[in-house]
Amino acid sequence: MKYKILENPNYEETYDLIEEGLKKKATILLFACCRVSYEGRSLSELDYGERIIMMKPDGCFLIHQDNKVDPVNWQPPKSRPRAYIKDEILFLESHRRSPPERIEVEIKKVHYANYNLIEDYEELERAGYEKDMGDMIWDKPHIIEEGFRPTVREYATEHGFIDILGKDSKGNLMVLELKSRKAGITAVKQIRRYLTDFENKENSEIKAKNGQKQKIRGLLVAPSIGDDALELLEEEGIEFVSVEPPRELKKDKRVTLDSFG
Amino acid sequence: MKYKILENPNYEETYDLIEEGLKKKATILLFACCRVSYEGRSLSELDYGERIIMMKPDGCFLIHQDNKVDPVNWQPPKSRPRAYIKDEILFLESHRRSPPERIEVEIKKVHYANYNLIEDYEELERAGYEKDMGDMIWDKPHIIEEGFRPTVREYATEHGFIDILGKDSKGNLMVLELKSRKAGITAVKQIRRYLTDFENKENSEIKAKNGQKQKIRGLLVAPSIGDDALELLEEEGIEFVSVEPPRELKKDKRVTLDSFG
DNA sequence: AAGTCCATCTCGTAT
DNA sequence: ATACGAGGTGGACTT
Repeated sequence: MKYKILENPNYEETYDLIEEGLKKKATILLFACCRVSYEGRSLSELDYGERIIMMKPDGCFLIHQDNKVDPVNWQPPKSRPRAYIKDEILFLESHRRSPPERIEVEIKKVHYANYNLIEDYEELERAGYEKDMGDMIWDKPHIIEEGFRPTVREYATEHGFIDILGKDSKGNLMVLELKSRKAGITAVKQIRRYLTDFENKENSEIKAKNGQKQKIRGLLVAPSIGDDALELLEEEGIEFVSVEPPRELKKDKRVTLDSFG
Repeated sequence: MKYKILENPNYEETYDLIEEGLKKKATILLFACCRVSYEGRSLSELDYGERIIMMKPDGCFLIHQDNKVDPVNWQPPKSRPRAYIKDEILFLESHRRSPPERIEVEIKKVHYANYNLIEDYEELERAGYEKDMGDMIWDKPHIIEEGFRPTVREYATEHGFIDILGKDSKGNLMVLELKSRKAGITAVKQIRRYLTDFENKENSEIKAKNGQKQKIRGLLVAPSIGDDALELLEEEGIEFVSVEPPRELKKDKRVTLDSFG
């Protein structure tokens, strides 16, 4: 059977449904009055109230109240779920090691319970990431400025990776730090560290070669920048270029309706 | 009616259920084959597959796949939900302004739909709160320093409540501000305000009594303190005492099962 | 397994 | 409203 639904089941019926659902690696949903204890990275108690309990086949365990996006209590994937009856009361448990964490749910009244073998073979396709910005700038460097030539991506320095390294039309070195969202003060500091790393390197290597000091330009590339960050950036002589992350999906994927008859 | 459940409803029945659920400010659950588009802070597409859709009365909109703790698509509280039918196809929508964001769900097949008026008046009780710290210090004042004697909790001043008021072994007044997490600059300013309030009071009342100026010590009690806060604290002549919040729950709270008959 | 960094982070709190 | 920081952050990716 692909699914099962029970309305107002007693604790034994609910127990059987959960056991069956777990065995079949189904996704289990309960709407029940329950009490929740959590102990692990933190410690919490939640007294009796009606909540939605979700147990996914990957081991996730979620308890949702009637507000908020986040569950009030949860366990991550690969946790071990279990149901048991003690003194005619149904308990749910989800446990994991490393770090040791345990949720215990005391079920008082189940309004409905169901499990479903979910058929879902699709993954979310997203746009607007930092990587997408990098791809876009790599492909169309004129977005930054006319004559910009990117040379290296993810260039390693002592303090981390420079997103894009390149040269401007005059041959000056350009250090680009990309942010897919509004840039903060930390982004400016990050560039400052990169520039310092580079100046040190330059002093020991590049300068030795051609005997003259090469200009290095630091660029913060983001859709926008915070006021405080802008202030620091100007102090530091770093430039800001406003670039919107690419807001388009790359693939033209099509799935026919027929595949879900 | 407090709840409603439909198995294998058609798109019109589902539409009616959702409309009714939204009107009643209920929590709506669907298990359905659907396609999801999101546009807002980012951009995403999710092709046909079976998912669990949750609409909460606070405006949250969640779409869960059969793995992960986080929903694959969602909208935050205060978003505006809507259901509509177009060309005999049911669509769900959740929209918000600022930032502009929209989810659109095309429903292909509903396996079951239900709404529930959830009764849940409990909030999660976590360990490590300020109150727990206060209890602990009240019970074991030597945690602060040898000879400390707490006298009042939640002492009202013009600018708010002083967490703990007491005296040291020499009879000096002590003003304690508790933070269960890393203390910031605001905590220092807060103590500064309390001290000012107290000095004013003292000048008008206490000093008149015994005719001599009494020393007042301000103490910030927290597991740790930020660098900027530390700097200000030293300037202000306020002291810092490192205290970890108690990581244990007090079990004095009991709710009888009868309250959810 | 442990560390690092991004996120439609969410969520609380203070301004 | 916006800004800032914490989180049982989660989740992807690297070492």
